[in-house]
Order: sequence, then structure tokens, then C-alpha cells
Amino acid sequence: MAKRTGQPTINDVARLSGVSKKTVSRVINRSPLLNEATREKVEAVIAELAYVPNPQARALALRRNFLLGMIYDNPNAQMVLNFQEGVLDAIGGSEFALVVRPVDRHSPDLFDDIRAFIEQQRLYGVMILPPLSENDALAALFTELGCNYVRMGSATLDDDAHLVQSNDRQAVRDAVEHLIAQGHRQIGLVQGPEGFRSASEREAGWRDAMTAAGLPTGPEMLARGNYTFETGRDAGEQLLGGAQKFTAIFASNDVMAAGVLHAARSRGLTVPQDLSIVGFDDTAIAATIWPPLTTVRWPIRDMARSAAMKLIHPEAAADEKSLFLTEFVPRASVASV
Amino acid sequence: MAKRTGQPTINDVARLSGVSKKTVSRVINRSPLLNEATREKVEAVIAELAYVPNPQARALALRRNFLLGMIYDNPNAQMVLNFQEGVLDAIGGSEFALVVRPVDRHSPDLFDDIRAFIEQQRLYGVMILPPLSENDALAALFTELGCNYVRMGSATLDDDAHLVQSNDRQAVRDAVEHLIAQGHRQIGLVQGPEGFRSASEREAGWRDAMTAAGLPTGPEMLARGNYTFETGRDAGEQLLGGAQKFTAIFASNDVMAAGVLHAARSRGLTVPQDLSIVGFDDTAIAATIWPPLTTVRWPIRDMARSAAMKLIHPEAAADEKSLFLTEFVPRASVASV
DNA sequence: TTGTAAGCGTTATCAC
DNA sequence: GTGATAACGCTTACAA
Repeated sequence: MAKRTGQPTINDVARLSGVSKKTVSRVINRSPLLNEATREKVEAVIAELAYVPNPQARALALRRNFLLGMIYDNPNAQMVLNFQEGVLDAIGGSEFALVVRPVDRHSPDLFDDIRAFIEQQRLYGVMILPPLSENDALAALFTELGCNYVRMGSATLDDDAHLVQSNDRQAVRDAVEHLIAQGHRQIGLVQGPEGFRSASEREAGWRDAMTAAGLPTGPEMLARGNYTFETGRDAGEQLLGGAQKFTAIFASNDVMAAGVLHAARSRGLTVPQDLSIVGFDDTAIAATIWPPLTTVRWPIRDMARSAAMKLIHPEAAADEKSLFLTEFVPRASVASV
Repeated sequence: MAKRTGQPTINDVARLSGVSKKTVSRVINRSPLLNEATREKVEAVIAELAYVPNPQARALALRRNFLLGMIYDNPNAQMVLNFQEGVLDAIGGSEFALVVRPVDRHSPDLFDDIRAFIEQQRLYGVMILPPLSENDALAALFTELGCNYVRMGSATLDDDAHLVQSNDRQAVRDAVEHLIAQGHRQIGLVQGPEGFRSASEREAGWRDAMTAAGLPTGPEMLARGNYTFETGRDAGEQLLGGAQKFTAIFASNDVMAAGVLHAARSRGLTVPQDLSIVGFDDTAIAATIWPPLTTVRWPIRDMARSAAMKLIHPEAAADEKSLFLTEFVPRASVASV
């Protein structure tokens, strides 16, 4: 009287292999105290039936599921996708799955939306991408909801168990020092948006390098954008159209660097002969625009893998790598003076 | 003796509102045969407790879950992300969630991976993005696994219940006719990779326009790429370095168009004065390179929303919109001859 | 080493 | 209209 509706269950396996469901369960969960012969017998039946445990039933019995969430609101598609791939590196072959949740960080319902999402799906844990990750109130919300989380960011936003971070400040400092070593003295900055930790960290890196070299960092040396192409172009116009002369500009991300490139070109400047440009992110755009953009690459995929591991193994979360180093990527958008 | 571990359950609601759990269940599921007073009483308790039904328990009892899958292997990050957002448009506010699965279509384990993914997660349905969506054997696999699916593609790959499609052929024909109207006569084609339906559809559109205008479509007029920047550049080199002269080139996607642009520039050609270029996709790259790329935009987000709706409401899947029209986006990479 | 019974939180069946 | 009761597929006591 087996009602063969769809997939085989643990009962089918138990019946066919002549053991109890509990024994099958032990085989599935690799319990150490199991007769080898029994195990092999059961495994043979499992293979024959192509039995796969029902994750919903497991989730119910274990009072936890196998869903990792990823919350983002990001203008940088490549970064988000790289992150997704990194998470898959970590959960591939396991029973975990990745649930994504794009949100609008400017929505007044942001917190309510996220709360509903977490309460409804009862995720095992969530990963939060910048710039949302920089919001401490959001992290507090996850704690309140009893949902484990890992933040990805450009600074030490949280403790090691809840963070994967890059060293943006040092990375930008290195990049600007590279420009200085090439003879540049008037190096402009296109800042990221106000309130973004990544933006302030990158600005700090620029200041570090400039100040250490005794170069000017006054207000005429910088302009603000918000990580979009248009604002990068506008910031470029602002800098290049003022009284201050520039031989190089560091833009706080690649997209804005592309905007600066447009601004330069529309003013008749040639890059890199008349103006050197450096970006940040090493997104697809960097290698695709002309000239190819000198930039800074951060190991997003590795960071994502690590973030997922922290969630999957909370007991070892603090031991999992948290700080990830960036890599300077020299291309053709920089020339020496 | 309520063991208050975490979230409230249906039992808590039943006890506090003095009804059976079945009645609570009826309230949750909006059963029509319910005393209005009872409903209000229960709803008050639900609100007070902030009770949210456990999706894993529901999934177990209903023998179906509320997870929509999305399988992709795509070089185009923006498209994938737009699609994710479109799916969210459809499932936002509902109990459904989106599970993503990037895969490597060149992996020998592709089918096994996907099979394991489907069997393990028991998804409610999956959406397949191009180019994977063009693989009929894969669609057959989903049918075999009893998993509903919707394919996204550039041609009529399946019936309306399992497809959202764009009209690439007509779109390219329109774009090439635009070039012809601008006085172009030698219009090259950078094809997409062999075996891709989108590639053959776009090629057909180019042939349609050229043939209708009595223009040449011989082998010297085209070169093949595989949708990457490098292959686009190589194809551009091949076309521009041959005996045949070109005043315009249509590349089968934006990234390859960017490659052609590089190739043109490295040969000392100015775009669009010496060479007009048209792409396809309207990805971020299109607006970001210089000059901004004339291209074709397809309404990915709308397609994604429709795909998700087809899965959520299988009974009405064939009525949900299936064919989506593209939009020609004129920018600065085209000049008249 | 293995089995039995109870329970995870929900819905379906079928009475009342 | 509403409520016992038995599923759903699995795991954790607790025995044996």
C-alpha cells in the first residue's frame, strides 16, 4: 500500500532495506555507531531508489533550515554576481541553498521588508552587502530577530564572526602613492556618497598618501559622486573645469572613473597623456573602456566564500578569514608625468 | 507549559484565541467559510503575537514549497541582476523566495549538478536564463524531474506556459535597417557563438535587412565571437583588417561591440566618423563606453516578472505574457555616411 | 548497534 | 462553521 506519489521517502528506504527509519536516518547523517554491513545495505537501497532526504522535513525536525540569504542594494552588478558565485563555492555540494533579496535602501519600508523577509523565510543566516552592511541598526535588527548574519564591508564594522572586510584605506593609499611615484603632484579625488563607510575609507587612504607626501588636499582637490556613472562624470567636470589643475584623478569606484574619463574626453583631454585616472573595484567595465582602467581589485569571491562559511559553521566563524587584501591592477589609464 | 523557544506557533495562536489550530489555519489560508467574528478574534491574536506561519512546516504539509529557482551561466551580470529584480517584483509580498544557482555550462557535470540541485531543494519551479535556456535536453530533464520551469530566450523555444521570449530577429532587422537608412551599405556582422539561438536569431535579423536592401552578406561580411570582449575585439580585427571595407558593424551583444570599438581605435579609426557600431543588450557598458553605444534594449525585468508569474500560477501560465518587444536605443556610436 | 515512540508546525479528512 | 485526528518526512529522546 505504498502510495507512490513522487519521490521516495525514508520509509521506502527503511522498508526495502529491512531496517527502521531511524537507522536510515543514521546512515544519512553519518552516525559513527553503525554496523558497516547495515550501512552498506542501506546505502545500496538509497542509491537504487535515488532517494534524497526532503529538506523541508529535515528543516522542520531540526528546527533550522538550510537557506542562506543575501541582501543587497548595489549599483555594481558584477560585484553582486561575483559574491553569489563565491557563496556557491562554499555551499556547492552541500544541502544549503542561496536565497537572494534585492532591496531598495531608499525605501521607507526597508526595515519592514527585511524583517518580513527574515521572519517569513526563517533563514539560517544572511549576508549583507555594502552599502547596506554599513548600517548598524540593520545589524541590530538581525540580532533582535535571532538571525545570524555576516556583513561585508570596507572597514571593521563588526567582530570577526560577523564580518568580512577589505582594507580599502590602505589599498587607496597604495594606489595614490603609485601615482605620486609616477611624478604626479596634483591628484584629485572623486569621493563616494556621504554616509558610506567605503567612501570615507577610500577618502582617508587618499588623504594618507597625499599628506605623507606633503601634497594639497584642500576642498578644491575633490568632488563628490554617488558611485554612478553620471555623478562621476559631473564630478569630473567640476574638477577639470575649475581653476585647479590636475594631472591625475582617483575615483572611488570604476563606474565613476569611467565618468571622469568621459568628462576628460569631452574637454579634449587625452587619457593618460593629459590626465591619469585610477578607479576602484576592477569590475568588467575597467578592462572594457578605453584606455583600460588602472584600478584596485578586491577578492569578492573569496570574501563571499568566507562569509558563507562563517554562517554555515557559526562555532568556527571567528576563525574563518575576515580580512582580505586588495590587489593593485595597473593598466593603461596611468602615465608618468 | 508552553515551551517558548523562538517564534510563536499555530498552537499558541489557537490557545490564546480559544479555537482549534484548524480554525487558525483557516484564517491563515483565507477560507471563505468562517465566522467573521472568529476571524477577527484570531487575527487580533496573530497580530499581537506577531505570528508568522513556518514555511518549512507548510511546505511539508502541502507537499510543495515556496522556492523559485533561477539557473544561469551568463557573462552579462547586469542582465542576471535585472532578472533577479524582476522576479522580486513578482514575488514581493508573497511567501515565495528566490533561490539562485550559477552554474558552469561547460562543466561535464552540468546536468548532474542541476539534477542534484532540483532533487535536493524540491523547488516549486525554476527559471532558466540564456544560453542554458536554449538547451532542450535540459528542459527535458526538468520535465523528467517533475519540476515546472520557464525558459527565457530569443526565439520560440517552447510553448507559452514555459517561455518568455524577446523578438531578437526583428529587433536586429530594425537596427540594421536604421543603419541602412543612414546611408550605410557595407555593414559587417559580429556573430554570437555557434549553437546559441540568440546568435542565430540576431544573424537572421541582419540577413533579413541586408537581403531586403540588396546588400552583400557573404562570408567576408561577418566574423564570429562568443559574447566576450576579447572575441569581439578579435572579430573586429578580422573584419577591419581584411580586404572588405566597412562603414558600420553590428555586434551581437554590447560587450563584443566594445571589443570592436577597441579594434577600430587601435587601427586609428574614429567612431562614429570612420565606423558606426551597434550593439545589443543595453547593458551598463553601453552607456559607459565612449562614444556611448547605440544598442537594443530588451525588457528583462518585465520578462522576469512574467516568468515568475507563470511559475506561481501554473494554471494561468499560458495566459501570462510571453512575447516581449525590444526597444532601439540610439546613442552616439552611429553616424550617417 | 538498533528500534520505538513522540514531536517538529502545518494542512487534509471527516466528522459534529 | 468548527474541531478531533491523522498525516507530511524527518530527528531526537529513550529503550532494548
